[in-house]
Amino acid sequence: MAVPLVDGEVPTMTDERALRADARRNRARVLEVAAEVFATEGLSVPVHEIARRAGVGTGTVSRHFPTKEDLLVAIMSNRLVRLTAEADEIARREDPGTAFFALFTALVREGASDCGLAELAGTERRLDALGQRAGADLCGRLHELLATAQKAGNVRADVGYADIRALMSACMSRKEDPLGPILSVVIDGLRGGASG
Amino acid sequence: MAVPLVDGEVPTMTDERALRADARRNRARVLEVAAEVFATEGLSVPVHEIARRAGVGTGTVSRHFPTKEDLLVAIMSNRLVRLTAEADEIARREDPGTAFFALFTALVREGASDCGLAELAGTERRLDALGQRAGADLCGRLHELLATAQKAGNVRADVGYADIRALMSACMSRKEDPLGPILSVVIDGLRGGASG
DNA sequence: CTAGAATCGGGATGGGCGTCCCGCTTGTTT
DNA sequence: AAACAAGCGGGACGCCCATCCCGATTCTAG
Repeated sequence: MAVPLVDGEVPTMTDERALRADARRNRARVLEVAAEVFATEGLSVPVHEIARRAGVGTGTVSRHFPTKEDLLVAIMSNRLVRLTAEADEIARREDPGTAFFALFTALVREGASDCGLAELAGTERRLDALGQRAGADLCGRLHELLATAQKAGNVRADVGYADIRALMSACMSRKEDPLGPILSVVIDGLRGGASG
Repeated sequence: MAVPLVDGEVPTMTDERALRADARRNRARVLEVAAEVFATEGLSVPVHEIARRAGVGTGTVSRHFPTKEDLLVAIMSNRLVRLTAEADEIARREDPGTAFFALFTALVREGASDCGLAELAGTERRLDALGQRAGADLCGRLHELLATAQKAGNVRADVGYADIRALMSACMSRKEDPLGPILSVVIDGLRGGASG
């Protein structure tokens, strides 16, 4: 078939086109199932199991996503891009003192509802190395907003980025029941005795 | 040999006696090396590797400690018993409002200097199921002191034990550099707007 | 010093997982 | 409808790890 490549058909996107109909369906189904499974049971679920639940063979999964890491990237990169955009909007809309807390809260809520994302957020290097761009960008936004909020005196000056990561991860791990208390504890603590 | 069992020789202790001299030496060396390795590199280090570093065969390790879990128990149970005693002393010495924070801080410092202990503290069920007694006892003390401190109004009433566990684990994960800031953030946050 | 039992070493075993491969099936094009 | 390439399934392979086992070695009692 060889794909004519006429006109504006640029193959930069991860080949959504030029796939047979059933292949595209399977790919989508795998993505859907994997997202669900990673979200509810974490990243340690075997690829085998994802294939089984998607009703396809393991070969089908590993052809579309040669590596488990590739599958993970495919699932997470969209979300990370979206979160980065959200971070930018927050930075624009909120005032410097509260933008950091708004992003922090948004990220925690996102992670609390997704086991896999929480694991990613907790492992440091993995998130950074993941979508090359997406993960690093989001981390960069958080880092910047932290610095800004600290300059504005709304976050204790002595906490570091690594402290933030650790606290964020802790909040994300409280999936069940009320997320409120721990979030509130951490945010209050981060404010310190600063002006309210 | 059959061990005469004369007099007051009660075999309740994990057979320290009745072991050949070299066996006792090896056992001690394995314990020592494993404690060091688990502390610096975490619990995922292969038993194989521990044997290698201790200069013994894997068989020697698995004879003294049939299971990796057994090895872990042997290392941790002493420490957990000690920490439980420390918890009791803290409860006796400090006033109800501050005892909880004293124990919390002590546990965090212990975990921050020991990768393996931090992992145990973070996994919930493992610590509880570990020394049956030791782990549960320590957790119980923390739980009680939390309740007491909350009744005294020194800890926000809306935080739960699971929140405490998550925050403790987060503090423990900040091994490097300054433990101070994050501990202070969390403790301040837990106090909430309560009376100082 | 010697016999015999306790202990040792590390290879063998079994299970789990990610990835690759190949004979078969299915979609697509003409 | 037929032919052919794209895609599929799931078994095969390789790796890592914990645990078990047994012939070789070392301690110790006498």
